[in-house]
Amino acid sequence: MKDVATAAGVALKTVSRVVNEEPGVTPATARRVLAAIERLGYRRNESARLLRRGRTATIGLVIEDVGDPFYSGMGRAVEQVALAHGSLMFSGSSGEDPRRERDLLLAFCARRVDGLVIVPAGPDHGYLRPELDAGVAAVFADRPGGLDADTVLCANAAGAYAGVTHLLRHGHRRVAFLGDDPAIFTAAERLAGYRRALADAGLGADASLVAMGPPERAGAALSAMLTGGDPPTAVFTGNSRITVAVLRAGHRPPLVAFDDFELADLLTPGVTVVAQDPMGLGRTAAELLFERIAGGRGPARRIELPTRLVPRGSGELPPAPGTAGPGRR
Amino acid sequence: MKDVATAAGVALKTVSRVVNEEPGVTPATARRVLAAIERLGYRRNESARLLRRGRTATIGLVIEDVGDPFYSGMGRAVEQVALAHGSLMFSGSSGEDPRRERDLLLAFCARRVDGLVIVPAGPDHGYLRPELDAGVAAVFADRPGGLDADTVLCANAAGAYAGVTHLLRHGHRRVAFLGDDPAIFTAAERLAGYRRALADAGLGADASLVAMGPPERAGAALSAMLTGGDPPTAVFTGNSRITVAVLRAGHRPPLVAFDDFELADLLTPGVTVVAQDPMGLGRTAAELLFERIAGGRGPARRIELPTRLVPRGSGELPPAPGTAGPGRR
DNA sequence: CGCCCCGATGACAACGTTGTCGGCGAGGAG
DNA sequence: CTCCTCGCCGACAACGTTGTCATCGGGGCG
Repeated sequence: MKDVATAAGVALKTVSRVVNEEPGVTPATARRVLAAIERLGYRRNESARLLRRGRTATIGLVIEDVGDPFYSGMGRAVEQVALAHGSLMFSGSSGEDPRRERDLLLAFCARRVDGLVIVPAGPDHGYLRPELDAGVAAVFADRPGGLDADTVLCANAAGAYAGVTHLLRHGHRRVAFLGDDPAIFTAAERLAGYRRALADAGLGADASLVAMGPPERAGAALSAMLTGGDPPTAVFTGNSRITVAVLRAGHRPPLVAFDDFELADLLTPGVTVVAQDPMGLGRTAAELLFERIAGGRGPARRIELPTRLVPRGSGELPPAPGTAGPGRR
Repeated sequence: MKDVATAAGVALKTVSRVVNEEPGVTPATARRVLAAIERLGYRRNESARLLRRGRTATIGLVIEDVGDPFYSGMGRAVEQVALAHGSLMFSGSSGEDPRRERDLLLAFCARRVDGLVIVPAGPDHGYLRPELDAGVAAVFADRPGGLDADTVLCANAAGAYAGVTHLLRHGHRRVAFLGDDPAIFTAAERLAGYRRALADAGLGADASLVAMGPPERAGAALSAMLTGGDPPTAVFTGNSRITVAVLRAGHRPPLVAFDDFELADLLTPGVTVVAQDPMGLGRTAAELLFERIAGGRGPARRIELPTRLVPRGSGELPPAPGTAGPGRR
């Protein structure tokens, strides 16, 4: 900028005025400045500008895995909202590692982002307290975080309830639940929805029908259930990775899966799913964030986005004839 | 920082020294400063620091669609390399819109990123010339860009050649090619590989077996081919979106697909694919980038990553009996 | 003809850091 | 006792912008 000023024979401030299209510059002067800018290939240093102005027009996004379709869809929605607000977006993956999440978030804050959209990996975000006090906005998405901040969730329990009820309506009485580690918020919520659905249908809880743990063990867990005494006639899977693990293990039971996935409709039978809305999640989270950045006050909000049951065949199968008598014995 | 200095009763510079762990500070003084930092919740302003130092420790990534599994996998790899180099990553989607790509890239440059990883949407990147001259590094990934910069590609032609040859080895003589708009670099390259495979097998080119265009029309295009006279006995699809479109349209022909996709192994029959390596693409691109950022000179490099043929059933099917006689008539 | 006002421009400080250099006090050597 | 050295620390400028205020010149008006 200094060079441009020298080249155009004007003061620094005049160049600044031209660049910012501020009034009070003679067209002739402006032309001279613009010519110099063009000639020198000058581009304003946005970092310096933002340092001076205090707003960085930047937000940070931390998700579990940038490569996961669910989260990357969410990221895209956040990006769109950010762009609409003239902001750029840092993004990073926590990989479910709370320490890495912390490092990323603090790195973003050190860059003085205006706000954060966080899919929490760890339960504790106390380290963000000073940042929030310093004016950084934050929104948790998909799972609640360890702070009293705006939160956007999917209707995990209600969705699981609907999915399990769907199976019960098709005559099943013994429905297995294959879920992820119950330490994960969404896994626990979905399990709760499953249990409530059974209870509301007057069915008791049978611990032998529930297997919680890492997806790679889900196939074996289901195999064990099916070869045991009094096996399930239908299965509810708690997330896509588990669904896929079950399918890969060769199982094709009557099935409702939580979370939609590409090509679910092309399998035989098509997989009935409880679809979440990743784009909606991202959009809503980002909109809440920018409300806060714009100065919105008030208590933290908690929004649950509805799920949608998508019947595709696998969830409409009746109990296999010959299996399971009149229910539990 | 000023406040910390006042609180600790030392000069600004001393705080700076403590924060940066520079030598020459008495342990006692350092303790006092650290206490003040803790008490005030001070965090260094990285933007100001980087403004002063000249390096931003930030790179920018522009891909076609953050939500696409192929690109988001790539993004993850880029992110990992960036993190390993202590850099953060801006990311954005061009959505195949050259103008938006330009806006994003220039916005990143205005933030003075150290380098850019670009999946080019448009053919012309002349507008980046001043930025590159100013020292911003750039690497093109997946497609060549309109500048003489490092480029990392998949072996598009060779991969298509291998895939088509695979079909020919299984007895097919009439192989259809369903590809995307040939204005897209990868689509054109894959078409060339297809043609070369046919030529090397002594088969003439039959224009009626080639359909190039948007994925949503691929299903209809194949239907037309199959109901026409002298239909193909096998199909090669030029990318995943086209593959999926074909499958959704209900077709299950002998098939080899360019680009792997989740669950390809679970369909019946499993879909034989020419797998690319998105993580490798991202990793390689990012590594080249950081070499340049570290000061690497020399002419622009162009790297092609090999593809891998993954047989899963659909590509090993023989021509349907009754179809197609001894070849073209 | 003189005054005032206004529009164009410029000088300077400030944003929050870091690099450079100089000062100051203590301790060792002569 | 004096001088030099060295370790600790602080003052100041600079990075590239923008906000504030001053300056300067010309034109309208009394």
